[in-house]
Amino acid sequence: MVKITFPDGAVREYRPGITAMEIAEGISRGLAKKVLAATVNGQVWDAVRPIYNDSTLKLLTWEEAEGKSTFWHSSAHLMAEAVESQFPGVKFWVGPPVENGFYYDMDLGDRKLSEEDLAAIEKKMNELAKQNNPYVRKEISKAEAIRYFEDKGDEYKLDLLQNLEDGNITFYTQGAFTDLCRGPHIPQTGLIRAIKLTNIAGAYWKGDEKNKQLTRIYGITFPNQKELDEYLHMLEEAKKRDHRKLGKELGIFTFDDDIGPGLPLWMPNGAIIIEELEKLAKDTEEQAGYKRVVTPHIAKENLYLTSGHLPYYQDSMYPPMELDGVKYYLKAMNCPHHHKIFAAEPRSYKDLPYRLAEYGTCYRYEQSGELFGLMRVRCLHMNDAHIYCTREQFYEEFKSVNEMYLKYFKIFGIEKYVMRLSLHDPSKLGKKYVDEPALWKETEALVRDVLVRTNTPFVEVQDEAAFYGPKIDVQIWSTIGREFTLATNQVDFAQGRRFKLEFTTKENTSETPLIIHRAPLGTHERFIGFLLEHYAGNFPVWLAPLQVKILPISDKYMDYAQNVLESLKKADIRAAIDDRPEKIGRKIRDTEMAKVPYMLIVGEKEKQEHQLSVRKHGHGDMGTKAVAAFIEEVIAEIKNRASEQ
RNA sequence: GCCAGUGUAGCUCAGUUGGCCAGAGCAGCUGAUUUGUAAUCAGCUGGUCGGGGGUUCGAAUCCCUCCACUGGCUCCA
Repeated sequence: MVKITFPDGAVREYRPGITAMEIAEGISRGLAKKVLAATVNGQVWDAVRPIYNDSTLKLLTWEEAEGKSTFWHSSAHLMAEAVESQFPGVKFWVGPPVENGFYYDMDLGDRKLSEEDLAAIEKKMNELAKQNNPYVRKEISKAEAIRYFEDKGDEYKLDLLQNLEDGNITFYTQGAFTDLCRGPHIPQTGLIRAIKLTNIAGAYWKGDEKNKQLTRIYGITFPNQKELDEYLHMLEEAKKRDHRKLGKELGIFTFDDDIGPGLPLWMPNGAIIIEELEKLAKDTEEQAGYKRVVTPHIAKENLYLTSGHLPYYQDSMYPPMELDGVKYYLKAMNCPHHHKIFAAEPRSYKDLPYRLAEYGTCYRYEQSGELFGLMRVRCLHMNDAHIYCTREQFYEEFKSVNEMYLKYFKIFGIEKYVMRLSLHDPSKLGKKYVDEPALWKETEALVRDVLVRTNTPFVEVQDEAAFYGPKIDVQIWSTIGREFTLATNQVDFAQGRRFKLEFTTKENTSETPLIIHRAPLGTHERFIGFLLEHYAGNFPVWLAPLQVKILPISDKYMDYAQNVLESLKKADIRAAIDDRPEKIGRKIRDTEMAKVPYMLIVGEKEKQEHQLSVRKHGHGDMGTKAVAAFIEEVIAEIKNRASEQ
């Protein structure tokens, strides 16, 4: 007998060779219908694959993330079967599940896919699903596997096989389609009841743009139509809070063909938000001992040769303009300029940590296909600063930068983010990364140490560091699911030496400082793009371009409305009067849609009693208040930068 | 940059087997209405149908090309 341990700790005995599906059937018929796969000793396992050893078992259904990914992985195989039946001779690369669905990369030769092809494939998938074919697992020798794909003339699968160990190779077959695959898969195709192929894209083989571009089809599937409908509805809802849509509706920013791609024009409402963010940054940085500087938008080529940016970064910079035989570049980063300020005067250890801050304007020639609303642009304003410090000071400095992030995130109510410890890839030393193995090791340990000692949750990722050192990136997601680095905190052990930056130590020797590059509020462009989606356009009062709108019941109360407006303006509250000859219902509706935080309705009653009828955006009628009391409350809300709407 | 798609008024969208002066709603403007918690009524204005070239008696509609945008790939704050 084999002992099976369940997640709740219960242990039961079964005959050897029992399957997860049989165990589920023993528990309940309903459960068995829902089982997609299992984990056996922590390893994902087909529901119909026999178990011969004592094991811990967890049944996976649609409710579990691993259940979903198994379902989508099997869906990718189903799609491949449909594609192969439509386009014989197609060669497949890989077809994994992703966060929302799955894709399969394939080489279709010279054939191009159209939307109609997609519809036809989807139709075929539905037919094949109805056949309810089982996914059959087969262990196979490497030699046999190679022979199979040689016969098929499939160089892609042969490439995959190269890296696999003999004795560890499995094929899965459903219907007429057999694929090299480690599995697991759902029991049969009939479980896939709702199918939507979402788009066709090109994808470079092995993710390298030097390689051939394969055709990638994305899709998503569900165990029933209702869930698919819900998913599509959710996508529609997400589009409504897309910053590109909200930004236009709220008059935050715009683009113009004559200005250029990726070059946003900030409209008056957007400029107010920028002002508020800069006020926050300036207050915070002043208190934290930063000094503000201002630097030019261009610099000579030589600066970037010294910094070392040019070889790593040139493709992302606007091409230079040449004046009197000297090349000038638009700056893509502020650090070299700041280093020159550090170098302008002799520095003592007493000056350190020396912190220079600037909302620097940078220009980056991002590839045309990369531009994305405000989130990825070619002109950006960075909440930049550079901290020059000793090794002994590094821990405290880096830690206080991290604390600054968390303080900001609290103000904005940002909760869904991931701190990513971005490390170098040793195999790319001297190419993508400065060739200083020992310094990499040392600084990576320093950064990890800060995260560990401050109990900050984080993930470690290889090959994401800056060329000059490791960093912590704060990753967020746009409403349509794209991932971005919102903020970054970086160590730089390379540029100090390149610029020959030095300070005099207590012992009267010279030493090169460590440098921290940091941008807790990222760039105005990405940060405001993110905030638009984060708040769905409903900015807290302190950020709202228009904070209060006064709505007179009729023209008769314009005098009183003017009076109230004067009081609000004296209190530095951004306010305006809706002076259109419209009915009050109309004024309320329009102001609600403009997402103005407060509405003040004034008519006969309010005028007589020197009161206001207060309406809060999204909350409705809040009752009446004295003018002075309302002003006092709003000022407090603004001053606290209250995030709660 | 590469793959696929989209481009009609400020916004949302009609209009294609090529054929009456290219339409609607909202927004805007003008006038009337003076209004109590999410749309008052009427009239008017507004489009080189993304740009350029071609096919045709005739092009928003078909072809070529460029541009911009969208979804991916690669790259990044």
